Amino acid sequence: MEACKSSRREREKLRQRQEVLDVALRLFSEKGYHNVSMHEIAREAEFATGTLYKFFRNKEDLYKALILQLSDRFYAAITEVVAGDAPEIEKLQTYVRVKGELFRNNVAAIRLYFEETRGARFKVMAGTEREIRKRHQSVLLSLASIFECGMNRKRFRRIAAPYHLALALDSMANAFLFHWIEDPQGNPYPEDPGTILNILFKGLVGS
Amino acid sequence: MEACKSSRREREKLRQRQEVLDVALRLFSEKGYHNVSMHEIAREAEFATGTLYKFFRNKEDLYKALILQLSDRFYAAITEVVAGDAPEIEKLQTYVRVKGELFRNNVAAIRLYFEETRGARFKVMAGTEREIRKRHQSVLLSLASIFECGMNRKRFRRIAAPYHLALALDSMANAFLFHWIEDPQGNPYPEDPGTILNILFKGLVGS
Amino acid sequence: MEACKSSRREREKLRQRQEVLDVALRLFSEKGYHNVSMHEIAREAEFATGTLYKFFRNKEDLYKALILQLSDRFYAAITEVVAGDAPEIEKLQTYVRVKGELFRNNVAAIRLYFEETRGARFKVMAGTEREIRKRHQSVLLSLASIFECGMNRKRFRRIAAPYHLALALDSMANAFLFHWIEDPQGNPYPEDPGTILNILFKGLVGS
Amino acid sequence: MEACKSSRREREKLRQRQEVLDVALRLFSEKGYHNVSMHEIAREAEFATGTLYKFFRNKEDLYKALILQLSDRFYAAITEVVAGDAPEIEKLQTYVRVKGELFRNNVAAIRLYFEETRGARFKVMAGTEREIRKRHQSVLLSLASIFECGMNRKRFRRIAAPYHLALALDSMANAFLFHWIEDPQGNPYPEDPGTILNILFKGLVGS
DNA sequence: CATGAATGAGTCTTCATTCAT
DNA sequence: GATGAATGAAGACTCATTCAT
Repeated sequence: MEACKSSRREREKLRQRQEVLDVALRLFSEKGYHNVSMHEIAREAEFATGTLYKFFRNKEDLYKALILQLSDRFYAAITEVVAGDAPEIEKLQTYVRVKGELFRNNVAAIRLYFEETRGARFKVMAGTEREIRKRHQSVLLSLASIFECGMNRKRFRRIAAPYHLALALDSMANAFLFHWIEDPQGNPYPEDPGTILNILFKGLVGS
Repeated sequence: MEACKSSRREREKLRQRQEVLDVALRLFSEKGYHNVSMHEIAREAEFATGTLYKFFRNKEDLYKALILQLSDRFYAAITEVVAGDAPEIEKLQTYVRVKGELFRNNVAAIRLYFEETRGARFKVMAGTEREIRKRHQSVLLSLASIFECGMNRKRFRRIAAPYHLALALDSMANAFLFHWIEDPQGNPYPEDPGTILNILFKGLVGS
Repeated sequence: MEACKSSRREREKLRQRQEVLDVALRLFSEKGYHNVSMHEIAREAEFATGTLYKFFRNKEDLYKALILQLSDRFYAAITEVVAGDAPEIEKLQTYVRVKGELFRNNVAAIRLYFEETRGARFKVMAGTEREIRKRHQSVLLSLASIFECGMNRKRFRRIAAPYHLALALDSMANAFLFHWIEDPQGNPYPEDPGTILNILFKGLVGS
Repeated sequence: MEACKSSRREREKLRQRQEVLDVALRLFSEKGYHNVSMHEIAREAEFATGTLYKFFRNKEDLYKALILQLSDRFYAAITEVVAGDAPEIEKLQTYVRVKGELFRNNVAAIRLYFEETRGARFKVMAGTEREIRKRHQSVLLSLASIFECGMNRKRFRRIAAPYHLALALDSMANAFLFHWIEDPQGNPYPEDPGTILNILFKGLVGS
């Protein structure tokens, strides 16, 4: 009974914590970390100011938690794709497609994520940044191993080191998808970013 | 005489203004816009607080001026390369090399520049952002025209639209150079980013 | 219960707001708007600086609220007198008496009020000044109508236009009362300002 | 020669000092003491900032000098009138007329003067205020002596103490003239303030 | 002697955080 | 446990005054 009740409490608390994170994501991505006050987050999430401090030690902590959660989601989705046992070429195509869906469905999150991922604005974020970089690195290594495999099986040309190809694919995917997010209409290319990326990659490693 | 004196004053003022910008670049890139106070900039630049306001109307103005100056420098260097009349393949190689030098010699600036280039955190930056994007776009178009030329002269394979290739090259260059900046030692690839990029691009458009 | 609690809170807040206004009145009338800092008001009122901003949007707002409250008090008292249905001569006498009491009991307020009433120092005060002038005008018109009445009933000589008499009475009352405030002891006339004003006015309009 | 040169210097300096005072009068009366900077005064008067401090020890000193000069001018003009040997009734009429001219020709000065005359906003002004009050008092006493004279010669009714009549006349003159200054067009009375004051005063002391 | 660039103390205002209810 | 009023430290910016040129 006690455990059950405690667990319900626990779950309830987590649900509320998540509500705060959702509101925080919206506000931070709209206005930036320093232009959003704890008061505003509390108001929008319909909690008292003090309650926020039950969920997070301070503003910075809330922010870190948010960024890490986003990172978790993105890399979970990506990792799943990469971990399957489909043919290499198919894995890469799925990777690009899934990443595209992530971008499309989480514009605010993506924007915030990249802002914070690019630069070392916060000394504060040091720990968090390291964590995120580790995940990014792990994705890159997974991609690299896919290239490695494909090369060993003579399906890809060994044009460059697998890790370099991974980095190239990842950066081009980000660039095309970002370009598309920023200005979906006004792009000089009407095709889907995924299609273009496929063409580019077939040109690069295809036989 | 008068003109000379006035000119010397003017030059002196510009020199001091530049000192402030240099200090600001260092501090902003270390700590981020909101974690640097005007007082701190003044102290580090060895001016009085009020003096900063002779050079810049306010903190935001100082920041914009800094970002625009960086943008100017980068795009001046890049544009020069692109505008020459060397063979296409050589132009692209020089583009990558010059960009690499820029990254190597302006680590702090690059870091700050990319931070601010990525996200629309500041409503404030609206005007500035537009300006920067315009320059970026103009570089992309220049690169695209190089690809176009090379294709017309049958030196490049017409694997994708020139603009897409431009975007691909630019993003890969950024990614490799950034990776190298973040952790010059610990990278899993020992080669120079420029070399890798060359290989990748030859694979992509080379015959 | 809820309503009661909320109402108590509300009342408590108003009480505190009034404490701030009281302190502000004292300080502003002693030193003038620009020589009193929010910090000082907060300290004297025994609040934290930030708390002041729960009551007033900014310093200017606090000041306007203060001036308007004074104006309200004064003109409420005056208007009440003027609105009664006593004989005209008696109304005027009461007007002078009540005004005298106001001056005696609110020296600081009166001083501040007249300072700000006289000159258009603040662009800021534009809206407030208009409001105050409207009230003053309404008092003058009430006084004028009293004169008008008295003239129609042949109780007053029609020596000048009613409005002019109103202005004359008002200005003389202010002058005598101010003189008395500034230096209650050292005046060359020992009589009560009210008495003198009565004599003067009887001389002016009395038959 | 030396003396002459020194005297020319002296005169030149006084002329420049006066230019500063003229500019200061305009600016202070437009914006108020605290909303005008020494820099602004210097710029408008076409002097260097530092030069102002050759003429006045500090901003407050400049302000005091300005107010005292205005006071001098006003009371010189007024005193002259009062000192003549015209018949009493005529003196009073001239007093009102001259005062009216002063108001009409020095609107900015009058506005500033009354603002600063009314209240003890500045501890600073303490000394100056005393000085001004002394002059005002002397004018009132002169007026009082005119009434005294007129009464002794049976030309005025002894309706009240001469000093009280002086205060009454002065305050009414200020009120009417001020009213006229504030809104020359929109007044409910079209007559000249002087005319009205004459009527009122004849009613008051005339036989 | 005039200049005006430089100074830095002082002001208003915001907001993360706490704690009495 | 939740609340939100109160706190006060910190930051952007101004401006009277000085002093090297």
